[in-house]
Amino acid sequence: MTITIKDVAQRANVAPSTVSRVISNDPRISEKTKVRVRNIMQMLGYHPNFIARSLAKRSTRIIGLVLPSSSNFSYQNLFFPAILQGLSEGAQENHYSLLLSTGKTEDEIYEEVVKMVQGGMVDGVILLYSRISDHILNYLRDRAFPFVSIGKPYDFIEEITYVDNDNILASEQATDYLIQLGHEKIGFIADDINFVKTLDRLFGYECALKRAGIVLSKEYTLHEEFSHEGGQAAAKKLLSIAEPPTALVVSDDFMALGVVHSLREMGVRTPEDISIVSFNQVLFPELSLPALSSVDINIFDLGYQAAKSIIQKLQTGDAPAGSIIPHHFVERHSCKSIKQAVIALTY
Amino acid sequence: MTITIKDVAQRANVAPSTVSRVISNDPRISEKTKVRVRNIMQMLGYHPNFIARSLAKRSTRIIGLVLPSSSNFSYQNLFFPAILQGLSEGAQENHYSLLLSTGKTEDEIYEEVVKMVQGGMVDGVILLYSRISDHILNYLRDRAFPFVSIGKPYDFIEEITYVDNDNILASEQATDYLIQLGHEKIGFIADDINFVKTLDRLFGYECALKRAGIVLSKEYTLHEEFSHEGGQAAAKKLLSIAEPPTALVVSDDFMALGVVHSLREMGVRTPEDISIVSFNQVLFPELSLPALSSVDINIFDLGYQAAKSIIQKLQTGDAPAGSIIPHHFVERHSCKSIKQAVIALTY
DNA sequence: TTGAAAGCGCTAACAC
DNA sequence: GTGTTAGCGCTTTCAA
Repeated sequence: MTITIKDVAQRANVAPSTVSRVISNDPRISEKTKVRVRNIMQMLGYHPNFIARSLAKRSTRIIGLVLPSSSNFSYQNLFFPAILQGLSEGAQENHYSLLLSTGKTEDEIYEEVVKMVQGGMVDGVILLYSRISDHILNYLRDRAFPFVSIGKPYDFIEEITYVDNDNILASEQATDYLIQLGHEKIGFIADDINFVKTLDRLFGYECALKRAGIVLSKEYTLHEEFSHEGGQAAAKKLLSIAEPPTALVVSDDFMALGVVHSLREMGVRTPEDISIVSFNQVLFPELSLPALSSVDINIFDLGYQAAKSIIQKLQTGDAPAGSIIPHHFVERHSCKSIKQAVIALTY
Repeated sequence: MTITIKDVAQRANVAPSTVSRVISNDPRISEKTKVRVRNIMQMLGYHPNFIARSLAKRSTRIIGLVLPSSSNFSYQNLFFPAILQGLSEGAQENHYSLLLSTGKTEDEIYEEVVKMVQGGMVDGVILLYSRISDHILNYLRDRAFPFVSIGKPYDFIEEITYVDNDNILASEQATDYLIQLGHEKIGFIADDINFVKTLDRLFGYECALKRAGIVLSKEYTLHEEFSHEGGQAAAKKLLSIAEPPTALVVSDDFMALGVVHSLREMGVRTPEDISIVSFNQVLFPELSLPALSSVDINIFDLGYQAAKSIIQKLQTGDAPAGSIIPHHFVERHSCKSIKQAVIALTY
């Protein structure tokens, strides 16, 4: 029924192995037979069977993508399509395919990964997140299975290949920016503290404050869901504080918008009453009113580099070290100086 | 090295075929041996090899996802993550996996699909779009390869399984809504006319106008990219018309926002000067100012049902007919009546 | 209820 | 340069 390598071999009067060699363009085969065999493949409409090849080579050229459980990783966020585009492009350039994890809960996803890996479905795995003591990461590490983490790992940072921004620095810069504008009561809003990204940004925020001699206040640090709703919740909590902050560092644009909208309803204006800087830069500026000053973390590049790194690992066997994707601060209109004089900024 | 079915068989003093039957829970195997074999599998840490099984069964339990070339299918749109979530959930429930197409151009994607299909990598395919005389759809149809189209097909509608909204009706209702508000100069903005979805919405729009005795104007129909930028471009063109419309039907929320923002810059306010209804309802209402009145097309359900349909097809062999996912109009604040009296609406 | 053996379609020693 | 042959790990007749 389906045309196999044998059919081609027969018609070309060669051995199946010769056809196989033609497929992989083995230099030991003469040009003459290559041409002849290729013509016959064309004639017969032959297409190599991936599964058979994968079984024989013990390699599928498929990369498994592991998304965090959907409760954490909001599909309502543009981060996801952006990183996927980067991953796609990196994979496509090297003729790799992407297999998605589909599980909702952490347990479901873990089971899937085990199946993918032990079942030989994927040659490598990309984790689209990084969190403290992650079950799946540990599993992959224990088996020495090739994987790359998008986000700096919490443990074993020396031996795990990862792709990330310098979130500490980025957060420090964002906070410094607010400090330079004269703010001292600065809040920090992010999602789950178990994500390394969140920890790093919190640390950068704290460093900047300490350096400026500002005393940290526990009340000013909030953790909510990574979404518009999370931002709204945070805003409400903020206003219940005795001395609310005059500025905020928010870990995502969508969250920041939630904050802005919620505060607005309660009569607090941005940037007149409160200044906000955020992360990700996934929104076109017109989408938010005011346009958010935000750290562009180059999400596409994060995905692209992750694909490149895992492929390099698979092909050369060596483990590329951590890649740091540059970020840059984009100044728009969500912050206001509360100093008397206008100051020159270095960002 | 890796534990195979043979290792298990040996330890359990049974034939490999018996182990295979235990894996697939064949009723002919006695409970006693099943338990024994399962214990040994556990002990040895055995996991079935997917590739080998796929080769023997000529089925992978993988569904290929075909995205339209990225130029058309903006990754900058929340449509994508939403539909993927639906697809994931539908696939997961039946233990199917999803393989993504990664190509950028139509040719790249076509090549990928051929590889997936002829290479035996996927059991079925889901097209995440539907357009006129699509190369890939024709290929799949010619080979009688199982696939489902998200979006009503243009040709062979009787024989192709698809999942879609009733876009004609939805668009008709949206347009009627504007007509009832007293508008007569109503424009229509959508993306590529080669998408069936666009054609349907255009048709619904035209029907509503005709029924109301309003003469169609070519100038009022614009086709731009499916994104915020596309909306901005459309807005500019609209204002160059001698008699600009007082209301618009826009095929996507993000495009609609582009229109709103661009018009605002030019001094045209929504809804005071122009009324807008859009499609998709992917934005939380606060995100746009004003909140857009929009048709919620239940993107998640579209994906979920598509997964269910292709799986049904694969498992039972029969071809489920087209599934229509219900839509509903969500009234917010982007439209204004231009009649003297306020009228009662039926939506 | 179980086993033996022949494949699924391809690759990769090892020969010649 | 090319052919022979033995797998890759599993399923599935056919026999017993």
